[in-house]
This record gives sequence, structure tokens and C-alpha cells, in this order.
Amino acid sequence: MMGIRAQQKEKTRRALVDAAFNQLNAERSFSSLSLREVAREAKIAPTSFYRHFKDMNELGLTMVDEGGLTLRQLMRKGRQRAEAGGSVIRISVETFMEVLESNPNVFRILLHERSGTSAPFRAAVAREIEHFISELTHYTEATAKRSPELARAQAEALVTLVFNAGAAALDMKRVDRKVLADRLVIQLRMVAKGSEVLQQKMDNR
Amino acid sequence: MMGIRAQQKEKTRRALVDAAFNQLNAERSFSSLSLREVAREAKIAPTSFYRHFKDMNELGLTMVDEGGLTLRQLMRKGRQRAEAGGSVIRISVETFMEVLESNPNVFRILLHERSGTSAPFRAAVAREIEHFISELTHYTEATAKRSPELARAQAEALVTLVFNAGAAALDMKRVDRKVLADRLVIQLRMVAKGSEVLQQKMDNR
DNA sequence: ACATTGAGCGTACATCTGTACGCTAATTTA
DNA sequence: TAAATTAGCGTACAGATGTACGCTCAATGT
Repeated sequence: MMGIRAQQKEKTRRALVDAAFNQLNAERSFSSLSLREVAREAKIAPTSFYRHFKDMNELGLTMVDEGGLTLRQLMRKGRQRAEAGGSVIRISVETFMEVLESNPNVFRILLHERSGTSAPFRAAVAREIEHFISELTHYTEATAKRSPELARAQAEALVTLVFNAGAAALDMKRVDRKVLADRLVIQLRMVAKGSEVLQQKMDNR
Repeated sequence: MMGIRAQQKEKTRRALVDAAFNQLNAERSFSSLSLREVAREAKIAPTSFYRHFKDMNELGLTMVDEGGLTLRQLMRKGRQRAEAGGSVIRISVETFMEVLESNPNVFRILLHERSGTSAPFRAAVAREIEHFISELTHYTEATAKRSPELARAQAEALVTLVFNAGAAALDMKRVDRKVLADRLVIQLRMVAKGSEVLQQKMDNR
């Protein structure tokens, strides 16, 4: 069991992480947050910050990890819905858009830091995205019959298109998102179909 | 003709733009540059900066526009090479990778600000990317026979995949770039092939 | 019961930032 | 040639930042 002291510490730590997430929006990236701002929002003294994180970088990496985890859990939950039948692509895109809408800031930090200035951050985001690609590669190898290389290339392309659409969607009204989502579905089908054809060509030789 | 005064002013302005470009690298984004740093690098007093730009934002937008222009010119030059024959996809990717290698900082500002915190910046980058998509859409409609919607979706997917690979390539050694480029070619072929099949399905109905 | 630990605070400081203001000196205009 | 314009400079200032240092006092361990 956790002593009342450790409990309080955990609470403050969460307050810091939440404070940081809450300060993120379209015009505010993690790297533009200052230690003092975060501490202020979490209602602790700036210097107390150090009781929880070595520096802002450590906070940020925590957020990336936590965000990636959240995302994967949500997407997995959505995938179960797809198993009930229907177009896997369509349902996955729908799930993705819902997750995006309810957790915009989790996406913001991932999308932004993916092309950010800190190598550790980029690596952390790449790791999270790699999880998605990897899961999808296995899925593709299993259900459709693809060579490992093709499955990998396909999965990577799919994830790239989805994340990219996600970035665009973040700035949009719901109506425009619908258009975007429909186009995304078409693009994903292109990749899936094209991959199938390429695989067939390889087999017939 | 330009008076010697206007000439000198233009020279200083260029020095500012170049100074800013030179300060960009993997760990340094435009938004992390300060007015004073840029002025220092350009060897003028911080306050003289205002004789040329209203603020850093104006400098940045200038850089995005200029960068986009440079890029399109280089890609167009590369496309002429493709007309001599050979795989359009393969040659375009080669051109792209060469441009990337010789102008990394132009890419950095585009890639970074694409998902940056300033709406005007994002819009400016989107505008530049839109040029590429638009050119490619027309090209596709003309050479392959595609419905406008399909051509658009296809062009968008292609550009997305290329730019995304570009972002990844920026951090890589030349050997790894080769692997990346090969995979990118496969992915682009998937999209092209898939689009073709989808178009056929539409026609046969 | 008493000693130790540690989360959070307040003060303090050096550093960097953007930019207001007024000057100089060279170019341009009339 | 005299007047007007203007690129660039130096000084100055208020605000924000990261973090070092030492204190308090409640929780914990013995």
C-alpha cells in the first residue's frame, strides 16, 4: 500500500503532467512551455518541480510515453469493434477520428515532437509510431498473404497516411473532417489494393 | 536601376535571411531562434533588424515562401530529366533525395513549421505543399486517366508519403537513406497501382 | 519517543529576451 | 548645394527564465 506521503507526491506529479497537457493547444507546443508556467498551472513553486522531474525534457518524455500508451489502448479497444464485422479500414479510420477528437492534446505532442528539435523526443515518438506499424505489419502478414518486406512497406504507408491526416484534422471543423476521413479511406484502399497487386506479381514469377 | 543605398539594404536583408537559414539544424528550429541571435549572425545591431522585418514572424514567412519556391524550381528541373525516359516514380524520388541532401535547411523549416504552433506558418507551408499536390494532380489526370477525385486523393497520398520520408531521411546517414528511398518507391507504386485498380472498378459499372 | 527524510516554499541572481528612443552619417531628392 | 530621408548603432529597461540555496514541518522509520 502507498503511504499518504507517496500518495500526495503522486498526486502532485499528476498535477504537473496534467497541467502540461492542458497548456497544449494549436498555438502552444510543449517546447514552448516553460518550467515556471507548468509549475504555476499545477500550483506549486517553480523549484518544487525538481522534486518530480530532472528537467522539462523528462516531463516531456513522460508525456510522450503516456500519450502513446493511451493511444494504443484506445485504438485496440476500437479494433475489437471492427472484429464484429465491416470494413476494417473504414472502422479503423472512424476510431482514429474519435480518439483524435477526444484527446487532441495527446496527438499534438506526438505530431509536433515527431518533427521537433530534440533528438530524444523524436526517438520517443518514432518508438510509439513503430508500435503501430509493427502491430499492423503482423496483422497484414497474417490476414492477407504478404512477403515480410511488402507487409512492412504497406503498414508503414498506412500509418503514415493516417497520422498525416490526423495532423490535418486537428485544425478542422467537424464537417471538413468528414471529407478528410472519406478521402483517407480511399487512400488507404489504394495502398491495400496496390500492395495486393504487387504481391500477386511477385508470386507469378 | 537600384541605387547604391537600396543595394546595400538588399544585401543586409539577404544576410538576415541567410543567417537564419544557417542557424537551422536538427536541434534548432526557426521558432527557437531569437531576433538577437539572427542579428548577431548577420552582424548587425538587434534594433536594425526592424529596418527589414516587422518581427521574426515576418522573417519566417519570407523563409517559407522562398524555400518553397527553391524547392519547386529544383524539382521541376529534376522532372525534365524524367522526361528523357525511365520510371517517373524512381527518378522523382532520386531527385527529391538529392534536393533534400543539398538543401536540408529549406526542408527543415517546411517540415517543422508544417506542424508548428503558428497558424500563419502552417498555412504558408500548406500552401507550398498544395502547389506540389496540384501540379501532380494535373499530371495524373492527364497521363493516367483518373476521375478528378481519385487523381486528387492519389496525388495527395503520394506527396504525403514523399514528404514524410523526407522528414525521416533528414536524420539518416546516406546508407540508410538508400533503404528508405527503395521502400518509398515501393509505397508510391502501391498507391499508383491501387489507384489504377480503383479507377477500373469505377469505370466497369 | 525521537531522529530522519523529503515535498514544497521563498528569496535571490545571472542571463537572455524584445524593443523604445534618439543619434550619426551617408545617400537621395529637389 | 541645401534639405530630407533612412540604414544602422548604442544605450537602456522591464520582464521572463532556469536554478542554487537553505528553511519548514508533516510523514516515516526505529
